Amino acid sequence: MTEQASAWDGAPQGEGITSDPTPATLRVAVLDRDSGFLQVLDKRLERIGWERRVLASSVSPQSIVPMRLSAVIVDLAVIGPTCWEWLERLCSELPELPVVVCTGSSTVAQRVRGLRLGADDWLTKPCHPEELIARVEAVVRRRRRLESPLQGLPILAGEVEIHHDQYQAFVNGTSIDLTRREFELIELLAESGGRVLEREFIYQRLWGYSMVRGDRSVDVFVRKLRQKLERVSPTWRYIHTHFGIGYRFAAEPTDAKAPVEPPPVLQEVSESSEDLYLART
Amino acid sequence: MTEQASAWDGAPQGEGITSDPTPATLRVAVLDRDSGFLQVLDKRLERIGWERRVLASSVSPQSIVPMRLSAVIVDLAVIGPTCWEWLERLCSELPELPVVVCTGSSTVAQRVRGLRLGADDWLTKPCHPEELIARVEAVVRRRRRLESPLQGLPILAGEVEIHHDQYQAFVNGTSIDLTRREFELIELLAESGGRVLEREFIYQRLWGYSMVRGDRSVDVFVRKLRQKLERVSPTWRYIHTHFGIGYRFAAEPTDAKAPVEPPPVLQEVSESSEDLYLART
DNA sequence: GGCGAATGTGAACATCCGGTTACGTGCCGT
DNA sequence: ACGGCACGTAACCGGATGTTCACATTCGCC
Repeated sequence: MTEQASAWDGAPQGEGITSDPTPATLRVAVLDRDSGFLQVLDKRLERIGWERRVLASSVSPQSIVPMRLSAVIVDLAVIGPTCWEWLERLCSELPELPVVVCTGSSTVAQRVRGLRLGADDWLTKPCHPEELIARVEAVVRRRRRLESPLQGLPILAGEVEIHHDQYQAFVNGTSIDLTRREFELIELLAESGGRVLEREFIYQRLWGYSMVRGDRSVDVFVRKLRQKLERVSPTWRYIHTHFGIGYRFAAEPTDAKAPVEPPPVLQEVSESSEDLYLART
Repeated sequence: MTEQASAWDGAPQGEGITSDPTPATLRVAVLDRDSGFLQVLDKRLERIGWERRVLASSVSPQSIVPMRLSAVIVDLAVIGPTCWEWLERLCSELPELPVVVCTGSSTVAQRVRGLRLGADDWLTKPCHPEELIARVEAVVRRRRRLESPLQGLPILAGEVEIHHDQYQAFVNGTSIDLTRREFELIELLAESGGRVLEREFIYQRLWGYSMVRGDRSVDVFVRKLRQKLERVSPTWRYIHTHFGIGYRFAAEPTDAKAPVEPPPVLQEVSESSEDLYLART
């Protein structure tokens, strides 16, 4: 068998960079007590930028919900004799949550049992953290692919609701009739929560390539957007021009009352009042 | 470590019968040459009633599509030196297809590579067929669960009832006479409750592989569907085009009265009026 | 206040995209 | 073998969309 390994081990496994590199950073929790294991794993996870936390053996499935985890890694041995019921409860109450068991030596029967109870994978210690990570990714990937179309909740700003899953924005429940590009633009701006985005940046995100000098596409689309927004929400201003730089999205009443554009602090305009009007529910 | 096994091995593992015992029979294909392995596995699969078949090492991803498999089990060693490219192609062209690698001894690096390329699980021979089956189930389960949280109950929208178990939709109790693909399409759209589905997404779900540029199949089937729907339910519109993006399913009276796109329903937002027209019983 | 550059505006123009129809192929039951 | 049906492909067309341009307006800076 060993000779096979070399036989089919083609190119150097430099990297399996592939189609779907798990996109965003994941958030995983580990239920374990082996400090060495935890430490090594933590280091690896930090390297690749995943958020991580350690769970106590007493966690209940419900208390895990608010953590909004991408996956949990659990050593059943830590749970003790009730681990099977615990696992079953976890998997049935949180069917969406990927569960990877990573435990010391186990029998086939135990592994089969765990998998049947709802675990997504089962790895035996000692194991290489890299493999553990790859398996977590594999499980999450399979889930993401189907779940993705929902995405997050709508973005709210002023009177506008931006619904990613509809590729459309609404005011009072009526569609603004944005075209694809228009929608991508407003979404990009709104997502950036009050930051100023340079034209070049916007262009690259929406068109995918570098803007050629003299291209006014972004401006034109900003205009179209403003026009449509004004038609349905005339008492608010949403897209603000920053001369020589780009655009910023922030819902502001046209009240005209507060002309108090705070000192044109660019970049991290975090604390400014206008943030009050841009919030994600 | 071994002592742990007994420590946390609570009740007799008589059975992990649980919430979601993989429902229907699965259809799996095995790509292997080890006759002993194949024989044992085949026997087990027959016992549990799965459909099964053996693949030659030369199968191309495309030729796998029509088999409508639930999963494939593959021994990479059989493929030879090109196994990595083969695996990558398989996983990228058939992103929906669960792939479990079951191969002789392998290194961590190889396993990681395989998983990253898109494999869903990786098992090392010799392995117990029971564990292999449990892992296939785990992978398929993760997919199923998200695929159709509905199962069973018909979907209601406007005058239409979509019965999953009949592969057919009805209006006033009479069948619309949808073909297989047509049904799969309306079901997919309706399941997605008001979300806009991109063509590529639809294509991948129904055809199982990536759409080649210029393919109009989705459009043509949408037309056929609309035609049949209109014939039996002329006062409603069901499939809405989102230019440059895809299609959205939502029953709306052609009344023409309310030009206002009702508030986009999604997830929580329950109060909207559209819910009246698209409801799952 | 004046000047040049940056941006707003509107419309003409070029493309892309989807709707629709027709046709070819493969499968299945008669 | 024949005929019908389901499916996929190709082609045409009109409209939606994106791009470009010319000109008006505003901004920043002397």
